[in-house]
Amino acid sequence: MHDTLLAYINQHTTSPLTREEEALIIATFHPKKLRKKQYFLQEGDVCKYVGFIVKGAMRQYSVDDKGVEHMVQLYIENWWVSDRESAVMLTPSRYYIDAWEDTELLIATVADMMDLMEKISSFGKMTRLMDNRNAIASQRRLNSTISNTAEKRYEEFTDNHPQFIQRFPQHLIASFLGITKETLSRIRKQAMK
Amino acid sequence: MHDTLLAYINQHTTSPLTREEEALIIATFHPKKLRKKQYFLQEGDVCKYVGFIVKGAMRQYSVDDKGVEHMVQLYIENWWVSDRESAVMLTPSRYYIDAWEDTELLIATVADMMDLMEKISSFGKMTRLMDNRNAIASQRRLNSTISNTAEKRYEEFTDNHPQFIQRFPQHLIASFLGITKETLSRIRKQAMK
DNA sequence: AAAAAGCGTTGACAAATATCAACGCTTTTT
DNA sequence: AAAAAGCGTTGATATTTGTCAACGCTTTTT
Repeated sequence: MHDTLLAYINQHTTSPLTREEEALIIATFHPKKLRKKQYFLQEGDVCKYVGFIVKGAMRQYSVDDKGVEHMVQLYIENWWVSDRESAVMLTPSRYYIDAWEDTELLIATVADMMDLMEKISSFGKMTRLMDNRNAIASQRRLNSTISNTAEKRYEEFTDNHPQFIQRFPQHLIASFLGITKETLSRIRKQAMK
Repeated sequence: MHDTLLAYINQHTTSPLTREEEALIIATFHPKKLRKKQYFLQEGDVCKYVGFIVKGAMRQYSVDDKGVEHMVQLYIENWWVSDRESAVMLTPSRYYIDAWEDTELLIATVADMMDLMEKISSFGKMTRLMDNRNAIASQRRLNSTISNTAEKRYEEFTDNHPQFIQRFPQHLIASFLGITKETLSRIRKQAMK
């Protein structure tokens, strides 16, 4: 179970983990299973955990005053999941995070995670790499939403995240793109020709 | 000139900088003046510098195939400016960054900046804090763009960035929000009633 | 001092997208 | 086996936002 995580960390750093470091990581991350639809985090709660997805698919979304869900993020295997805003600021979250499929996670508390970053230099490097990727992805997505039409955004999405198309239904992807499921349906119909 | 930067760093960390650390920072950051409209970075160039704005205002934007500019970010005093994607990945930038007002910067190369993060723990802490804030702000902005109407987004913007309203003309703010200047003009007209 | 450029506004109209309701199909629950 | 829920699609229509052109005002450039 932890092998996936250790391999992931080694893949994303230059110097491999020592035995001791591996042991520390294994001791810190606990397996957790979530059934489909089960919450990892609910709006109003403070996010205390960070999860690494070993198997499954999850989503993060806000719910507006009309009860409509807006997908802020989608997650699959080898993604880190948590609400950074809540975890860092220790404030109640604006978001829900739940399992879209039955999911296997490795979770650690935010505090333990920070500990690891200090104690294990590879781990710190890896998280900085993830931070960078995350920042870059956010920037691109933002740029795309303010610059492009829905059609172009969907096109970019399928290019950048072909895996997601397989795993999530269209109405979630529409929400992720900031459009309705009907509009996405029509865009796809157009594109087929 | 460097005082502003040193004060800023001390404000954002717990343990104050030592004399030696201050000296190292001063030696690393070079003053740079940009006249209004002068580029800090152009599309296609690799971003080699990180800047700290001591005085002035800047903007980062992409230009689409029709020649329309889309404001990805606006910057004023005490903001860090750079294209992270280009700087980290060493790839040609998708963006332009230029001075909106005559601006005074303190700049360092990306490599020197990384050096400082390692050598000065307060500096590393400060950058991690900035990374966190940045990630949180991006998340919020993304959530706002996919969830809200233009009107609501403008409202949130004025709440979150009242300073920007004073410094940037409406058409830049409209672009930042992903709408046209005409639409923003009409939204404001409505809101006045 | 004159000319040009930048800015915000308005009107008329077009295009993009949302809303609402309904339907058929599949999967899940009972 | 039946009922319910989930999903994608379509049509009709409403709403939001964009486009284009014009105008007055201010600031900058010549």
